[in-house]
Amino acid sequence: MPTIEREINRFQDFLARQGQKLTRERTALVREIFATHYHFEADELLFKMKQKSLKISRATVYRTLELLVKSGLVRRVHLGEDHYHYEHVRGDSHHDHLICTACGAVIEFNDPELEKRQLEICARKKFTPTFHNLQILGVCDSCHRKGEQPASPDHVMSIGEGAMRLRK
Amino acid sequence: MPTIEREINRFQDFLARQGQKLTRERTALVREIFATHYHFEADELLFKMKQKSLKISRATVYRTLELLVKSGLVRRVHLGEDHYHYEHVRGDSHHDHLICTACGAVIEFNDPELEKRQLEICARKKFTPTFHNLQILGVCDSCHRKGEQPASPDHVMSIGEGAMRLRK
DNA sequence: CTTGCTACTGAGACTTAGTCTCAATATCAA
DNA sequence: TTGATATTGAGACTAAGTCTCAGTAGCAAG
Repeated sequence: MPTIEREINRFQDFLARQGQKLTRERTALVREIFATHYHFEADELLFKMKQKSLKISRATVYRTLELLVKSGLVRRVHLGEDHYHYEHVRGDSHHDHLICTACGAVIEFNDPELEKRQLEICARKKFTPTFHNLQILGVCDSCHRKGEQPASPDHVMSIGEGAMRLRK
Repeated sequence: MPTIEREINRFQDFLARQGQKLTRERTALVREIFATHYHFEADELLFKMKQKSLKISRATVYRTLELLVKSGLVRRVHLGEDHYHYEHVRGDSHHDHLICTACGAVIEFNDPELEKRQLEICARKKFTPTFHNLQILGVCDSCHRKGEQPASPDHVMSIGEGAMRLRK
């Protein structure tokens, strides 16, 4: 299914609407982002592009990610580490994250009941919500079986390694 | 009510338990943190100490904040900006945040129903939670009256200015 | 299918938030 | 009072991300 072409079209529409252009670099980035799944970091994306010998500068990667977030094609999330992660959005599958502080696993979940309760809270506080971000940190099932301890608060400070990193 | 002394004692107990010492600098920081309310940034704290001509280095501020988080006296939170904020913990008043993307206001709320639902979700996923972090971004009542628009996704990228900042 | 206005790109300097190092100093148990 | 050891400050360093500007590329109009 050539859905990626559709995402590229959507992006082009978004860009055209504000007099912006769809470039070779932007197309390549959208292709990469929608071809692979799961959460990624900006530097990771930069690295992958480099591996494919598509030389795209750091500035362009960051600029394009910003545009993609604005267009709604990509979501920017906090995953317990001290920098952002990104994930592509297909359809309207909103979800939040359970994050294992032992192995770094990220489990997605969607719970309409929870969302509803959040709206009720907002209504009570006369607050007009547009977006939310929920991370639950803890220990996943398999780590729990291995006897990993429920983390103490300091685990919140820094969670295991992400994927490969790159700089220069 | 001289509660601050009690917090200092708690901190000292925590430190003593691992052979660490309560120093002049640490005491001064705890005093400052518990004397003022609301969320603050590390640099803001550094600045305030400098204003009071208590010269405490950046390194010590960060190191002490880390200890305070580990001890449970301080909580480290994300407030929609790209760096951390801290808030002191008194008793066990857990809460989450509504953040106005127009004026930067932060409204705290606590909803046992919501917490309960989160536990249910964790149980369903066989996940052992230890901590969570929920931010709801949107527009507060007074900004809404002033006709501020519900933010588009790009507002999520950067929210208005925090308090004063300082560097060197 | 050429042109030209304008947006886009890359290289690298810069910024911000935070961490690390190490010699000098302070804490606190004995 | 002492001394072993934890702590501090200054500033170098790092990570993640932003900015600048000259050269390049999209794309709408002709």
